Amino acid sequence: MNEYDPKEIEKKWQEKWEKSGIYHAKDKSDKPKYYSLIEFPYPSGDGLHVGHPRPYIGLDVVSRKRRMQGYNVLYPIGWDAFGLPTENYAIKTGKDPRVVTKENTDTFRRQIQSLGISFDWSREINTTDPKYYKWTQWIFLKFLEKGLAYKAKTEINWCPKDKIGLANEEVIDGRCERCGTEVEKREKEQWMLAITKYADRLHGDLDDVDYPERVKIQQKNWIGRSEGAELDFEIADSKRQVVKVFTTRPDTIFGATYLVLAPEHPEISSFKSQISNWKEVDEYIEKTKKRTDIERTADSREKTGVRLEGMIAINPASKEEIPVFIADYVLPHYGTGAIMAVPAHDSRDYEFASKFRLPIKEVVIPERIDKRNPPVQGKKSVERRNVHAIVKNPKDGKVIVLKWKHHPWNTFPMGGVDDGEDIIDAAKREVLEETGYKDLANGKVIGGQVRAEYFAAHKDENRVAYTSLVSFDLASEERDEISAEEDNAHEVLWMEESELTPEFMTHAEMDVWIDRLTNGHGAYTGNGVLINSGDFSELDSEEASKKIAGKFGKSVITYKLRDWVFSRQRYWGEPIPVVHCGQCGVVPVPEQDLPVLLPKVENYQPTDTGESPLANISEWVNTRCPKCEGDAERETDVMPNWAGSSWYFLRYMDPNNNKEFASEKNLKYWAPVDWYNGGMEHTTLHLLYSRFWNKFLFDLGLVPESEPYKKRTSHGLILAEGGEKMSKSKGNVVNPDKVVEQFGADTLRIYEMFMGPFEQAVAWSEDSLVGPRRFLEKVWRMSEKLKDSTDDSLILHETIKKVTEDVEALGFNTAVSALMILVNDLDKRVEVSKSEFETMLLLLAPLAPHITEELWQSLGHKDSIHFAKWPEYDESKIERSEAVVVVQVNGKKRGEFTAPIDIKESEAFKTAKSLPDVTKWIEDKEVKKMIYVPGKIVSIVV
RNA sequence: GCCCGGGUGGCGGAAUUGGUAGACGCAAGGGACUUAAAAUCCCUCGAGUGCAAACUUGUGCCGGUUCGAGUCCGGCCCCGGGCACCA
Repeated sequence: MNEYDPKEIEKKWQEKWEKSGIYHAKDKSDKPKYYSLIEFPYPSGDGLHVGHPRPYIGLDVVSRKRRMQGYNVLYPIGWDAFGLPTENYAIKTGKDPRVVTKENTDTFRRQIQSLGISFDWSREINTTDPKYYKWTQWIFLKFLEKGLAYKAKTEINWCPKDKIGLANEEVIDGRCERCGTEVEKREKEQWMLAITKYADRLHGDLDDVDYPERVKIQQKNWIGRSEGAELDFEIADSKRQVVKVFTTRPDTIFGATYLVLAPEHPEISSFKSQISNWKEVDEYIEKTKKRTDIERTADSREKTGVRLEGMIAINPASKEEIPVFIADYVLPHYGTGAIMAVPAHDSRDYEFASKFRLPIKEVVIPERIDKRNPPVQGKKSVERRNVHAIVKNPKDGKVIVLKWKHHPWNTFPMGGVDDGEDIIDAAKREVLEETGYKDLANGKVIGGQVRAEYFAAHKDENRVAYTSLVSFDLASEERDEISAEEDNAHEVLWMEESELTPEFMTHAEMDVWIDRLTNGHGAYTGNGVLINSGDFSELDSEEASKKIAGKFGKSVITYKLRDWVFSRQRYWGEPIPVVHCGQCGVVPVPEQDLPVLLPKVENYQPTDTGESPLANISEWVNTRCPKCEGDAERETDVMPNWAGSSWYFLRYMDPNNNKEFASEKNLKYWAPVDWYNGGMEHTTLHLLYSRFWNKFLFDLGLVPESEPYKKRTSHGLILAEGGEKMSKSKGNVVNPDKVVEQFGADTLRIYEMFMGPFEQAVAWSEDSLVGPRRFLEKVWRMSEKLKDSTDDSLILHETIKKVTEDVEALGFNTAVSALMILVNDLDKRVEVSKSEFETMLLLLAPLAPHITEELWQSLGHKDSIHFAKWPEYDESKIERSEAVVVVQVNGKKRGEFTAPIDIKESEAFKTAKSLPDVTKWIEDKEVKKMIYVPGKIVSIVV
């Protein structure tokens, strides 16, 4: 036999497969369908690098396995070819983007085809093909028709370098995702898509799909659903005008000591007449408008704002008159653009209130029930204000603890606070009475109160205590005599602060104290029990929230998600198919006139006014209104590059249809995508957008499934050798052509699957490529020592099981490992049974399609291995009759023995104890306990 | 700051209803074959002690639960990703 020469066989099979079209999916079949999908690439001018094929190979393995398991598989590919890099290249070189795109896709196609991926090339699509974007435009018109596409003057993120409006998703750390330039704000008329109308379903339906948990979490965070309430605050002297605020914590309403409106709040001007410092207010509003988002968040620690003098709101719950502010920490787009500020229970409001010296009113406090001294039933219950004093000696950092003599308690100096008494004075008094120390300095209340229930044994009563913590520094060690009674009750200890744990200290509040002492004690933002809240006092947060929301407003749900800015002032995108008519306004281009073709231009440079280069082509812009036949102008904005990718998975189902975007029949057959693999970076962009488009089309009855993708997985990036991202600028890109040339496509495929867990980023390693190559050579050579036999072995069945299961769970690396183990085992034999060898080839076929096809057909098979039946394992052959049982003494391995799998426990113990290596550890000791885990371990405790 | 991942030999990584840590591969060292080299095959390969049998130690750090912890619990540290004044 010849040497293994991948160059010769790989090309040969690739051509044969494509010529016979064996990977072309059938639109009609008796077989069950399976639709596997990878994210179609953007064909950049740099060509493919070794990171691109990782997901293609992964799902190729799955797709090939499915075909062998009897499925009619659709595994398509195409090009997401609209977009900025090509356009920027066109600007620089003056080359037509159509030509550039053609060149790039040709390169990508050639490269991908050299890897033997079983894509159905007959369904190849390209988003820049008018036959494709005709339908992208058509879907846009549907959005328009249903009122979900609308034009709005909005503040947009503007990239001054690319001269383009950016969606929120394209702004990374306040910078343009593509070029890194700081993003500015600009007002512009933009086409918008009302994705927020679908926010609830995009959020809720995630429960029904098989996505990785982290993807679901990320999407949910992005959508940012939160349940809360809109509460009405009346404005004094304003003819019953109200300001609506949004809050997730209606339970804190009694603590709302002021209101804050976003500077952009539309109603501010309607109060202009009653605001006495309007000039100052207006200046602040203007200043905010000019600030970019980065500026607004960069100095986010320092709160700014202006009081609206003369404007007074009424807290509907407490009836108190409270001031109103504008401040840029309140965002216009979220909730109602106005908040009730509760400084005691919101850290931002707390900061603002501290700076502007506004009242801080505590209305929710944590609650603890003392587990060690729980309230005793039947005893009387006394409610009181308590104070705990933490007295520190600055000299050594030690703190006073009282050790009680007649109870098992360790407490701080503590006691009740009399009505009207200052907390700090009360604490001082208690410290003096209980310890005699009288020279206390820097008295400070640490945070708010805690409600604690406990049994006070020394007074034989249950107590509900509202406790505050006060800290002091000991100014001098001067000390008075203490009463005999106090002296008899407890001992005074000085202890290290680190010793004051919740376990040691008796106070049920101790964990709260520790948290406040270590993490600061600004606002208490947790839930708890209400105080100072009129009829709602004593209720817990949850119940109070419902009741308060009902009484002073209504429950509402809000989202962080915002509508999608759908206009780009660019050239290389789908023209938005509408015209502007002086008579009729915005008029959609009639369906029969689609597609609106992208005209050729002289100059691809966007105009300085920020309009699309299309605006300069008057013969294209000037047109007739489809409605009134009068003069009209074409829309010159184009769609963002996520438009084409929002529905491409549907087009694959019927790629050549020129009557519909896809026929109902084909959609019904193929939808949904069974398995969609893509990058984590598309979680909040493409994945969300395409779910949105699909749901929209579903609502129109145009697609049969409300969720486009049944199952989603994500691949990890392939990094350069040093662990850095591969990029042209760093010069560390590895081109797959070189690898295929040197090692062959099968080796590249095996290596990419073997190099690490599929979902994790892994660094490329040139050295490691030889491992997979040696493995394939071993397989190749093995075909020379076959014997005609149908023997099979335990390890073969184990491998079938392992590979079958691992591929489903993305465990490609362990599947390859299992095959290597099998091949090593077979290789050691003098002769290999032909049937075992063939089974091994079948298991390897999805991973290394060329070499397996070559060997398979050289064994006399006429049909392709890739449609041969996937092997099944025999459970009975995997069951081992014997097991190696490990013996542990006190948890350490001391020996092992082989025994029948069903050995009795008593037998196992006997054998274990008789092993010489075990005996010596137990002979002079008493065996306290023996544990037998069947077939695995005997554990002896001495 | 918050939300997700992750931390295991020289390297990539195996190992989860808690049960022999380091599978498989790379690199390294030794040997066989060869005039020689490549290729191939065999052996060694976490650290430490020991002639050996064997023993000690070891999965980011500290503590806990358990006969037994990479795996579970509590408290940290570090790295990667996402969000970020979202009320």
